[in-house]
Amino acid sequence: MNFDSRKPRADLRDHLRETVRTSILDAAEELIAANGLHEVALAQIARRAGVAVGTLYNYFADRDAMIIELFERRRESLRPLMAAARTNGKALAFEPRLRLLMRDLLGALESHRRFVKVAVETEYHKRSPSTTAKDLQAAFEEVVAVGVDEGVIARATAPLLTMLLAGAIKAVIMRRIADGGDFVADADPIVSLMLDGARA
Amino acid sequence: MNFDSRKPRADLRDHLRETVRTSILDAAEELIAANGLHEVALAQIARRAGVAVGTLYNYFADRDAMIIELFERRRESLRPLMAAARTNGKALAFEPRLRLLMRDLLGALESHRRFVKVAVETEYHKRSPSTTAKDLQAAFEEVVAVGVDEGVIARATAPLLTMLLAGAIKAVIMRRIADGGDFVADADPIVSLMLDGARA
Amino acid sequence: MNFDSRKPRADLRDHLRETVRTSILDAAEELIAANGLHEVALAQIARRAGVAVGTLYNYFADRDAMIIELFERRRESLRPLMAAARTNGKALAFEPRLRLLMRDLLGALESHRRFVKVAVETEYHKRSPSTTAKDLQAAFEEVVAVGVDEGVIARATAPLLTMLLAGAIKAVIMRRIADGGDFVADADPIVSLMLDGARA
Amino acid sequence: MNFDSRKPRADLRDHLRETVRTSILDAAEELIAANGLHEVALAQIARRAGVAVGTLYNYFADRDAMIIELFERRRESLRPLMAAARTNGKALAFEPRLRLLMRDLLGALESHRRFVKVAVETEYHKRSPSTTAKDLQAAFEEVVAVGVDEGVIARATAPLLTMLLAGAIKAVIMRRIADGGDFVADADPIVSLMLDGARA
DNA sequence: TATGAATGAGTTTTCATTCAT
DNA sequence: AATGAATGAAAACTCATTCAT
Repeated sequence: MNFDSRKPRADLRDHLRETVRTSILDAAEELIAANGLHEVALAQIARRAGVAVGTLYNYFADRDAMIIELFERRRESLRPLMAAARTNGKALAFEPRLRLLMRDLLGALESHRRFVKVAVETEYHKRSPSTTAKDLQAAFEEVVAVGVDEGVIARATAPLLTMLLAGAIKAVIMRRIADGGDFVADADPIVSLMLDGARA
Repeated sequence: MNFDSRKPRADLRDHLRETVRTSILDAAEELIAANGLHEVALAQIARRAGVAVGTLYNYFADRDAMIIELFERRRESLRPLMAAARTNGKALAFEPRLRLLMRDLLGALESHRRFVKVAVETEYHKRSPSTTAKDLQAAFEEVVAVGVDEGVIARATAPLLTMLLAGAIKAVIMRRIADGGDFVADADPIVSLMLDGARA
Repeated sequence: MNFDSRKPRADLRDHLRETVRTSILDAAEELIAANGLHEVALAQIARRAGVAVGTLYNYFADRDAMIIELFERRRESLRPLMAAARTNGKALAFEPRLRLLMRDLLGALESHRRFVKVAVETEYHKRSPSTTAKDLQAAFEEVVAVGVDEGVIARATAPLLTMLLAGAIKAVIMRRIADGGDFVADADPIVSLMLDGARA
Repeated sequence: MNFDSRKPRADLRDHLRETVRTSILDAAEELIAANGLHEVALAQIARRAGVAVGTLYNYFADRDAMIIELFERRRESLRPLMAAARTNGKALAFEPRLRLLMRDLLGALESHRRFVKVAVETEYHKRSPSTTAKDLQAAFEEVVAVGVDEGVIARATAPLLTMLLAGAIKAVIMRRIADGGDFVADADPIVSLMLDGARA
């Protein structure tokens, strides 16, 4: 017989706490995506999350801490997807690997559309550069290095290519967030253009 | 005897007004570039501009109007440069024209570094998309269309190329603002890569 | 068979309740002594006492009631000591009685150092003057009256002497709480000075 | 002719600012004396001072800074009085000098009754010991040292006497603030008692 | 027109108290 | 009874905007 009723209760409580925490962060993300980081008051977030203002402070030290946690959570959630994207093509040759990477990265970002919007919008206000942006950069660097090793890409071209691939991702994101289109469709044509050029 | 000193004085006055107006907008731009649009209070701007807060309201209806005018002025100042960039190569064939355009655009943007930073950072907060971004887009569209006419660029590739060229510009800007490098050096290699691909 | 476990359990329960009550008040006293009456939140007290905030309300009607009970308990605990101090010397003549009283009072207060600190600090915030301060006053009044009866103290001097004796106690307390010294050592010299003056 | 209208205006403005600053601090002192440091909201202070809440922040960085300035101003205002008290009797022998000092100190404190109440009430919440209390201590130390030099006071008695004199001042203050009596009347009897003892 | 103090609405933050489990 | 999350009223604080001089 289990006389210790504290453990299960604690589990339940933690679960409920996590639920509320999540609702709050979701509410915040939604409102910030729609109105901008500075245009959203805590009262709005609380209302949308279905809690009282004071409750926010049971979960986060202050406004800043809440925003920071929102970003960290989303990054944590993106990170494995991006890591997978980098791992997926490990066995492939440069070109198919790059194609796969581009698709996977755009797919990963697509699954976090709302956050991606917020992240792009606020990227520059932050003291430190976005970790996600850095991860993108690193992913392309890695694969482009493979291209160099295979002799497909000239060593001198590598840095520029890396920058343009990352830039292309941002361009796609920005456009597709604006017009509502999906991200992945552009993956293959971009790689083709980057590798073979636009010349007919 | 000429007692009517109003005409010449009016000129002087207008000139002074314009000087003050300019200082205010410069102060605003500087502070916004350094701290972000929402982190700058009017009191700061006034102090930096060397005027009293109340004076700001003699020049602009409110905070918003001031920011909007800052953007419009910089765009107005950029516009002829961008227009020139579009005109410069009119007589050239597609490729040299594109190369020239890329160089000129990056050069134009380089001369407005501070504003460019602000514009990129705030691009998404604005209800309407940045006119400058649209202008970029249009400039590339025009030249790419020439490439299509010349048969150098496949019609189907044109929109993607346009997007990537504009994206490349932003990538360069972002990187060079971050690391302090100059914009124009990247112009030619980018065009080469876009036209002929990165394949060795 | 005795299934009626209520009677003994009730004792146990009462005992437990009292234990918790005591921990809470001790925690409150400690924190208030360290940080001041208004700087201590109920959450802190609960944590230090090892109970949940809600539990506080099972023991005290509200914050105020808790503080009041803390004061009352300490006073209750001090009262017999002070009463004893007043009784102890009953048989003695004025001077030895006053010396004994001073020693005993300082000894009693010394055994409640923490509370004494809190009491002195908050003496003025309270609507009603501290009972303990009144008790001190009364104790000295009584003995000084004996001095008057014995003709050792002029009737006209009595009130002033009473006030100064009580004031001396506070001065000692304040100083010794600040520097960590003990209270009682000062008892005799003070009485000597008060009776015979500081003149060499 | 004086064409520079800025200087006099600045003087006027400074004067007005000082007036408002003073009203705010007076309002704060009054309310704190009546209700206690923590029981007074900024809104109350603003209302009593006849300004808007926001105005408080044009004069003080935050609540704390306001309180601190209140204390500092009153101390600044007391300091010369206490300094004068210490200087006044410089030429006198020990006993008359001590009598004069006691009268002058009580007189000085009497002229700052409201602040004295607040200071005594909050003395212990403050990290650093009250400067005023230290000044009292120092004043008595100085004169008692004279007594020692003159051979009126035994060197060994000096520290105790100093402590008791300062304690006596506080006792008087506390009692007279409570009952509304004036401070100075007690000065002479206290010195007599301290020097010659209460023995009839 | 320039000034800068005053304003107060809007936000963030705190915390005693309540309440469902 | 114990728990600790939820509540919301009250307090502190910010800052664009107004306005008297």
